[in-house]
Amino acid sequence: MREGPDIAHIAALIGDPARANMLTALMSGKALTVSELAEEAGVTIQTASSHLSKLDEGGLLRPRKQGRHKYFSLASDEVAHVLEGLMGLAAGSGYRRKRTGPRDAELRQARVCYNHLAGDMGTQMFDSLMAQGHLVLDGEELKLTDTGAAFASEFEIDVESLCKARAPVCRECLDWSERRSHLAGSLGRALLNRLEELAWAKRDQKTRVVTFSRNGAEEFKKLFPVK
Amino acid sequence: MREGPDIAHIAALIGDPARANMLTALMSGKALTVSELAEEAGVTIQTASSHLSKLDEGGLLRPRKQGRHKYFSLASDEVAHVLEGLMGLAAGSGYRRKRTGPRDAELRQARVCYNHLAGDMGTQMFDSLMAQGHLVLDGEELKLTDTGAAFASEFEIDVESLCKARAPVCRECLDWSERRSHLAGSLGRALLNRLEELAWAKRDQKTRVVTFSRNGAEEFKKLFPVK
DNA sequence: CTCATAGTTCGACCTTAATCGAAGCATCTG
DNA sequence: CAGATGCTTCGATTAAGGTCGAACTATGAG
Repeated sequence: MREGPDIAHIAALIGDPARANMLTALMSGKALTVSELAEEAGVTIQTASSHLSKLDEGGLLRPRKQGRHKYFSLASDEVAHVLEGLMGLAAGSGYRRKRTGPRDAELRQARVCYNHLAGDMGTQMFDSLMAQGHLVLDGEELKLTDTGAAFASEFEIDVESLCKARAPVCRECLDWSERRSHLAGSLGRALLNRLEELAWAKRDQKTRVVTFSRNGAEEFKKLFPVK
Repeated sequence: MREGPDIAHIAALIGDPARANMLTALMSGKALTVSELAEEAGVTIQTASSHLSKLDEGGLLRPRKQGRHKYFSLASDEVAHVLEGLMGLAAGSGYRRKRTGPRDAELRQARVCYNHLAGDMGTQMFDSLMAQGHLVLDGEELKLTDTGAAFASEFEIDVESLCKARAPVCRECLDWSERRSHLAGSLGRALLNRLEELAWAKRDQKTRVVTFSRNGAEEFKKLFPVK
């Protein structure tokens, strides 16, 4: 009726199965080509191309041309956040794309949410940071405390440059499997990167599953203890 | 493309313009009837009915029957949260709502609904009881907790005999003006009676208006604080 | 009781858009 | 340059589902 940039349009974009599959695939944080996304969605390249231009037009994607390839990634953390929220609703109402398999348990344990850690390990890390007073919730905003900044520096994260950048350092993201918050924002991303650098964890780009090495899991537990 | 919840189904539900308008209307927090939502979406009642049953099936709504009316509200905060996120993505969606309910300010403030307290004060009392954990929603049923029973006893209400009687102790009743729940059932009735006994409030039988004394309003505020 | 109102169900119509074959660009390789 | 690869555009087909009229059920009012 009364028009404007409506939520119906955006939701309809996400609401097509092929497009939803593409978006879900992009939740891994990796940029994917048209052909890869077509494969992921189970449609031909022509169809995928059409879908992707619509998603792009809707502002959900960020396209990058490189030679004869065209790479797509999610446009922003906000997009990932909304998708994660939708997953929560879908999980709650019991609609799944497929029966729960072994993958599902792995995904619940630890997975990539766009560019940061999610799943049980993700919420565990978040809770630990909160409990140790490294993060505080100031109204709606999540803030890094001084001790938190020191902690991150100790973990060899360049906190200063994160703070200088325009992107928010700390952001809450709702976990669809845990139904609780985990840490997003540039710090969340930096932490996951650091976990990989240290070879504590490894991410599978295709499935979004994050697997911890035995040593990595132990170190993680020490660094982010849960009461 | 194989794991995880089916976001496409949920997003498609939100993605229809008519349904999106209904959901947007429900973001006010008020419960609305089928006809009102039909009007809001600009479709006939038949169409609205069909849409609403789909939304309900998808777990996005919480329906409540009251007489020959059927009221719908959003199923949870999570649903509202996702809708808000979508609005953010849609960027700059301005919409307007129209008001419903009695015009009389006094009736809005506090009135009798059959035998219990309704209006702003009524929903306030209900919200407070819920927030303090005196009432819990168990599925469709509203239950009095142990602390709630103690609270009522403290307020000199004979909880035991209420429980022995056949009539339900706690019942949700949808508020006309607020379009949110307030407390009905024998406990709701007992609470209003007690308010009168203490001379905190007085009811005008003809107009159904309930007027609080200055002292009564203060005591009420203390007993049923709103965060 | 009858009448009115709120909502649901059914069936037919019809718009929308997803899909893919085929052809057309664009870019890289040899 | 030609040939291969990645992607886009066009057009026709087709399936999905939104829409409303009409008939039906349920509740309330007089």
